[in-house]
Amino acid sequence: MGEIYKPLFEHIRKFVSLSKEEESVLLSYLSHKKLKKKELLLEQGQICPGNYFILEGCFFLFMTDESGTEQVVQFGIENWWITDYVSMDSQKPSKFNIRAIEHSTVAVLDKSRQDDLFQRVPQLERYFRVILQRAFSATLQRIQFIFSMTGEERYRHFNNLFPAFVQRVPQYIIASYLGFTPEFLSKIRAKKV
Amino acid sequence: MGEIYKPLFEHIRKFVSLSKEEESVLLSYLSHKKLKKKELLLEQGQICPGNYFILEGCFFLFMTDESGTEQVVQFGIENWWITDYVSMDSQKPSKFNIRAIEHSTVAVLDKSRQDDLFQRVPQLERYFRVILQRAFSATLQRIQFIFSMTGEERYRHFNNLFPAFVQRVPQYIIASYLGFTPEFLSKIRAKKV
DNA sequence: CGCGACGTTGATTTGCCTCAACGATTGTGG
DNA sequence: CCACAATCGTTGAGGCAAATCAACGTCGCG
Repeated sequence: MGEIYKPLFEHIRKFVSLSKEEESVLLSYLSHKKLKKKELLLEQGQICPGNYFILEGCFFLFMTDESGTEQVVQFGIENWWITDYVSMDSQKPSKFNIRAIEHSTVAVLDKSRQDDLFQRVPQLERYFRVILQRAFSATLQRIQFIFSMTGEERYRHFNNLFPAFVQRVPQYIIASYLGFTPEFLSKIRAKKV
Repeated sequence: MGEIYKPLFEHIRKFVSLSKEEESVLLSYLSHKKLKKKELLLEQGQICPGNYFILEGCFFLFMTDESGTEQVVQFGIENWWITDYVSMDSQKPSKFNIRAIEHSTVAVLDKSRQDDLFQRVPQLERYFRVILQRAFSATLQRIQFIFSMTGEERYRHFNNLFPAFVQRVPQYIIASYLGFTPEFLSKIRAKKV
């Protein structure tokens, strides 16, 4: 029972420790969802219903602008949380989409029951605080890279940080995440050898 | 007593409610610091000692690269927290500087006593989780703007969001925050009328 | 097999940078 | 309180990184 959530419990254990009892409370708040390749976990216009923890597979969060181009804002792989917090907090329709890149599985923590859960297992409040603190500073670092490196430097750097991800994912997603065009990425790669 | 921290208590009240007792516990963990115009709140190489809440004035967080140019990564005005979480979490020397733009005052929450405080006033854990969640999503939005707008559009947008800030702050800081040169900002403004 | 999604390559264009010289404003010491 | 320096902003010429557009290769899948 609950075997499927094991990666999540292990992840939590890295930051806080829960008693057996607390773990089973948490378990009772979780559900999960399987997605096929290219399926949407969240669609623009929907209110983001909760927090997603990636148990298997990978995702990207993107926005579609007026001209129809997709701008990738974030991505996630196993053991990452991915959520549109703007929509979840405000309970307003999301401006983003979240799409599965591969066949994937997520654990779902429903927004509506989250506060309730945090009261019963206060350690989780801390867990999320720490996670968010890291996510926030990583995102600031990313901005710093965007402004201080050329496109090519960003690609090399990203490739060093997440070699596995670069293998798994179509190039146009990487290019958009790094803030340039697929054509440009192709030209960078051509130089490599 | 503690009058000076009033803006902080009011800010906290918007997110969680503390008892009189909890408020006075919090108070006993706070100190404050006054800075003159252009003085550094945090200097590159230092380990960031804690969380700063801006009671009065404004700041910017920046990095200096090899070539000596300053890249502004974040800014903050009254009622914002500003901290290098990377350094604070890891307890390693910071890569950033935080400088006062005007004469300013901050409340200081020491990292070393923070966990202790959170145990005595668990609501604060929640407060910071919520604050960080907002900061994180604001930063993601910022990335989305960086990639989907031209420099000029970003400036117009920023000017709408924070008109007061644009008035108060030297243009070269705005330019750097928005990711272009002061010269370019100057040319945008020349067109305006 | 053939179609659609993805990647490549080249020619042209453009947004913004760099560098340099010149105002304007602020602040500081004599 | 003025003079002069430092800081900040403006303007223009030339250059480059990356976008755009278009045409063509290639691979996986129905």
